[in-house]
Amino acid sequence: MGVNIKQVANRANVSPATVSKYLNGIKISAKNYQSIENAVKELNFNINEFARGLRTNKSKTIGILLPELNSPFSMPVISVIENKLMEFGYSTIICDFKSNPQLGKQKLDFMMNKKIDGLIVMPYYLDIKILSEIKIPIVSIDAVIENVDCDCVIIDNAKISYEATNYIIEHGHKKIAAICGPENIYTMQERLKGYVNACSDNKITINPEYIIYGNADMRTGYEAIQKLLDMTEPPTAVFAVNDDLMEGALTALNDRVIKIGEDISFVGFDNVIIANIVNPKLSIVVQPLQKIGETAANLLLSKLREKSDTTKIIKLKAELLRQFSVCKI
Amino acid sequence: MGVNIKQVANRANVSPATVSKYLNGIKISAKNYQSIENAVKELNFNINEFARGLRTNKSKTIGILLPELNSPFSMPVISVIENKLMEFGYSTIICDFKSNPQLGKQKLDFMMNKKIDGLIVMPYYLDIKILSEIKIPIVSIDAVIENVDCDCVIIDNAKISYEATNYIIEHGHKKIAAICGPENIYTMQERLKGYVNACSDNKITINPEYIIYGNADMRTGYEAIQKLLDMTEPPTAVFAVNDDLMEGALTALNDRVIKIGEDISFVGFDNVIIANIVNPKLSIVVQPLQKIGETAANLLLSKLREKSDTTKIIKLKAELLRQFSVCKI
DNA sequence: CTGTTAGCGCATTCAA
DNA sequence: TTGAATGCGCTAACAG
Repeated sequence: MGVNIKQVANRANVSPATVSKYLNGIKISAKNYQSIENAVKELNFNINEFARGLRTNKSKTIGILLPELNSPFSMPVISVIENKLMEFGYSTIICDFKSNPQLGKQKLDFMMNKKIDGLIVMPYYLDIKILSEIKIPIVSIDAVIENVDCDCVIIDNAKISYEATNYIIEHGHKKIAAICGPENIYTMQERLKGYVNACSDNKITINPEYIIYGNADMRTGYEAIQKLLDMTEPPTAVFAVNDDLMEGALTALNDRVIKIGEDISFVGFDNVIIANIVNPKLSIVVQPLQKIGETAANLLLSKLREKSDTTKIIKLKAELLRQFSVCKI
Repeated sequence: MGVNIKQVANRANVSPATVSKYLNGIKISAKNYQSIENAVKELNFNINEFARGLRTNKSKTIGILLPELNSPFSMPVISVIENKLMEFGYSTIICDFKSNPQLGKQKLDFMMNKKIDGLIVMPYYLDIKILSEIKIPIVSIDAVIENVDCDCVIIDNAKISYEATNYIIEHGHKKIAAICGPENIYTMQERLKGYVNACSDNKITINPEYIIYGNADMRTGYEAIQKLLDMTEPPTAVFAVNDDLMEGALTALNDRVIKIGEDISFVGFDNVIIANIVNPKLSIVVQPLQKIGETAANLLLSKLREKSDTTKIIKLKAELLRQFSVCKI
């Protein structure tokens, strides 16, 4: 096979042990350092990760576990994480589990068997127990995990939803629907909380039928619009709290030829591209996706290097992009 | 550490070698098979991939190398590949190189150092030479690679573009623009070819200014529309030949308050969600993304298992979704 | 079909 | 600071 440590050692006139020290940043004499460095270059030596892993039981790979890879939220976040981690020599195994808890466990087992050194997880639809049994650093994205010792990167969901709802209310709306997705998911709960608080702070009584639960997918968004528009007293404004829900809702509105910004007001989430393609341009909540990925990667890297005992929860700010989909009433 | 092969062997009253055979699907007696199976379960044995890799120099991981992870084309394809490969015990390292050839080489080196057993690649913006030097099975997605021995999964770009262009022509258009992206990219060339052939078959002389080149990104799509609309004789129909170009073009049309299907006709590519959100719903070319991923995974798997010498190029059919963005003129 | 044996390349003792 | 020796867990070659 390739060049090994022994050949480097021979060439540099030192022992393999010294080369190993060189490779691991352990102090050696300047003279040896130089000759090893030369030998490594001349022989084009690359460390054998298998052998190293066998010895150290570390893989220099990170697992990324997601309910769904194919989502406008996941993509940019993962992309940033992957690039950041690679800078530090880590590779990533990315797994999605199709929002299926069983598959989730399976994929996690798979990763653990590959001896991942750390895990970045979006913990939805997942049996949290399996996370608490893991003995490697975990960083959670988009949600705080109760009873599991891990760092988290979240956005200020309640606050930004409050702001978005308030923005709708300022335009005179009182009948405001929220398309919420799953009832038991942290992010959704927080976003709902913001909506509810904004209403109550403005003395608006919420018609409970205006709050639509379901999966966090397009279909739920689509059906939500159907249901809402078929009510005897339909809402005048709709807040869709994630990208899939928004896309489903927009499709339904299009199918029923409802003019956004005239017939109905709309605030969505995440997908800036769509917000700018639709006429009129949509007001949406924009999450700092790059920053979420960056932060997650950094948290994990620092846990991997210095083993601090502190648990960090980092809350990033989202923004409300105010465009033209909310009209005065 | 964990349980090893020796402990399993002890428990099952056989030698480690026999356990190894069991693990590798080499024939052993039914009796031993049973007792090993039991021992494996009872001890909860998991194979140590490092040790195996050190011996075999195989990693059971596949590299996926892409110009850009964050794209509506890549994600569904990758998602399918990842799931399929995992079924067969392979994990995947996914790398994007931000359409930067140098970074591409770096990432490929990284993967090779991780001893990937096979590579799936979207070979754009990549120095093809580095692929020809690789000694593992390669499957190319979306493009045929000259001078490199690898299987390919492509769609019938020229044909579907011909069909799309023809569809526009049938509506009476003669001034048809094509927003094409990079001139030196296989897929784009094929799509352009389809457009050109459809025009010439219908005796339409193409104004060369109607063919817009650039990067395969939103910006190019955006600026293309600006340029086209500012011409003294602007086109009456536009064909945007990939998702990013389409998104950019749609944004520009929206910014300039051009009504699709009335002021201008439009055919796009790939993004069904957007096609159905926009009013009127767009006619677009739809690629079989799931199938592309599945095919790529299967091709690689079969190369990995039986080492056939045949090189396969599999051409899948795309579809033209006919909706309402092309009007009679 | 089964078992014995050797060694893949590295990190880590411990003695010098 | 350095080096000789050891073994991580597995597979492959070969002898039985």
